[in-house]
Amino acid sequence: MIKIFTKKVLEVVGKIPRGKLMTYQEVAIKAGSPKAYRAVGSILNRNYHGREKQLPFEEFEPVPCHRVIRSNGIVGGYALGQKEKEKILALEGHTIINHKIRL
DNA sequence: GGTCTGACAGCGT
DNA sequence: CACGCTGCCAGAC
Repeated sequence: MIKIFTKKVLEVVGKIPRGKLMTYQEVAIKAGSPKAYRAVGSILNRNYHGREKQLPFEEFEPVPCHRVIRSNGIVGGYALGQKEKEKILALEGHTIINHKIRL
């Protein structure tokens, strides 16, 4: 049973255009619960666990979780590893310094 | 069905 | 300025 919040989260994250980033908090806000940023991470994490791993993000990425970062600019975590996340973000055209996104 | 955990954020010390 | 504690929501065990 998928809750509306979960659906919203996936939808919002899925709508993040390439090259753009969004914080967990922003996603939570757009999903309807500003304080549920914690649940957002949980949802994305579990969501990824259920699918095939190590897939090329360009081919497969129904929900681009890698475009969701922390509110303080730090990349944050990733189901496939922080390193992988940074790599992908770099491919999206972002500059990462010490696990942080350069604004 | 109750309890614990987590890819976080904010405030206090 | 750096570290630690608490709050909050949805999922997994």
